Amino acid sequence: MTRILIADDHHVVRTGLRAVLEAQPGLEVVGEVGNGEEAVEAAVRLKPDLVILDYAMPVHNGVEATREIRKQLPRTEVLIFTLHDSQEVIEDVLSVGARGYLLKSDANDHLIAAVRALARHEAYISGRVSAELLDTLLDRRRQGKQDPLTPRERRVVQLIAEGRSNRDVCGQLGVSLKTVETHRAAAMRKLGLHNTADLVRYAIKNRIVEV
Amino acid sequence: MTRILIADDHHVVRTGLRAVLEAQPGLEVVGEVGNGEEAVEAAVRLKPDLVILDYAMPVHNGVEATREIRKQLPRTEVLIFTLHDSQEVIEDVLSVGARGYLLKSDANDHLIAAVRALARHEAYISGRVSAELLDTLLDRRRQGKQDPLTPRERRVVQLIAEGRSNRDVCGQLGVSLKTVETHRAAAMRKLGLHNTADLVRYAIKNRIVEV
DNA sequence: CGAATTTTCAGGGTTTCGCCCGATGGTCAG
DNA sequence: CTGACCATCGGGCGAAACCCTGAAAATTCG
Repeated sequence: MTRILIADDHHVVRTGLRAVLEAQPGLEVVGEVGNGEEAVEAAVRLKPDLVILDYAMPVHNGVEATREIRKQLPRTEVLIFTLHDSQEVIEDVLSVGARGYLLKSDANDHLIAAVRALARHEAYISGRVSAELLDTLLDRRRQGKQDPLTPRERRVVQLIAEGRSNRDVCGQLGVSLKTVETHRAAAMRKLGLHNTADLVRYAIKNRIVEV
Repeated sequence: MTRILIADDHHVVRTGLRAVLEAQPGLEVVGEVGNGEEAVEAAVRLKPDLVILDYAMPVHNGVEATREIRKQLPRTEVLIFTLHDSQEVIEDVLSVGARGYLLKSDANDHLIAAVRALARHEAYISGRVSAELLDTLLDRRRQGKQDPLTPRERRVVQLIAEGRSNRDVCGQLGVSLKTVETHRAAAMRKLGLHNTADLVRYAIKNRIVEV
């Protein structure tokens, strides 16, 4: 029996996932949550075999939740469930320990296959990137050359681009105002940007936030 | 018995909607389609009482599908089901004949209420806009229809979103700094925005600037 | 382990933003 | 003519953004 935790901020999506999964023998949905923070908490408590995580969630996003879950529960697999087909997103989530990546538009055909693969601890990638390229991607990421922002900087940029002030962000992330300023300044220096407007355009261009 | 047609490009969402709706007495899902063109075709064929349309669909989007369905089937109500809470989207879809607007994040609490209201041919709006403002919105659209910014304000917003500071803009336009600040403030007040990041996202969303 | 990177935080400064208040002309419709 | 918008400008003020320097934990990785 494969025990599954579902994390998605839209109730209707959770209902749909649950309906599809529970129609399958050997699969059991043990919990449903609506954001990344709850996902981590529920995962630790329920110790599921598999967590299905929406990439774009409030409070904690999919990447942060993945990192935390994989850290605390190495035997629990993570399947990222997302709207957008982006190579950067794939590299992002794979690098923090997810082994599954499923587009919402592919859910119909590939959800069960993805879940079965993850249950066997095999990678499953839908979208533009095939599983064959997985190692290449990860190799390239290890060597360097990827996007210049550290995860923390990227997270700060995301929140800024969503319209939060530095003060909001420091509350959200639980760090001091000075730390947020440092990350923001580091990101802008690396990217050669000098104001909020440029930073927001960068974030949109690189799909760190939606428009 | 209220007969319902579901149109959403994500199978999992359709499944979730169907599960929620069919748990209710008096509601029947008579069809599921995955894009706007199929929605029009299926609506004409099935003549449902209500069509639930995803706003963002391939082939035909929600607005086009709504226009066509309302034209061919005046007694069929349309409920727009969308991810984003945007006043412009609301005005858009209401102006082509939809009488329901439901955020996906509100689906859990309000889906049934929305469907029941539409079945009685009453408007139902979730999100930032209350039903009380509905007439005002539609009135304003009938009269003027265009975006709320004056040409000068729009020009200032464009330059800001391109990354210029107020000081840069005043040099560019040959007016005083105070004038630029006034236009910027007026634009933000009209749009209900409170910082640069929100202004830039607005400008991109409304194609005032490119990303 | 040890080096490199990341993350955290601070002081102290200038500039810009965001938001009040007010005002003067110009244009255009009723 | 008389409001209505619109574009132009100003004073003032607190908050936020921006920029520099420095530095100590924590993490990662060879």
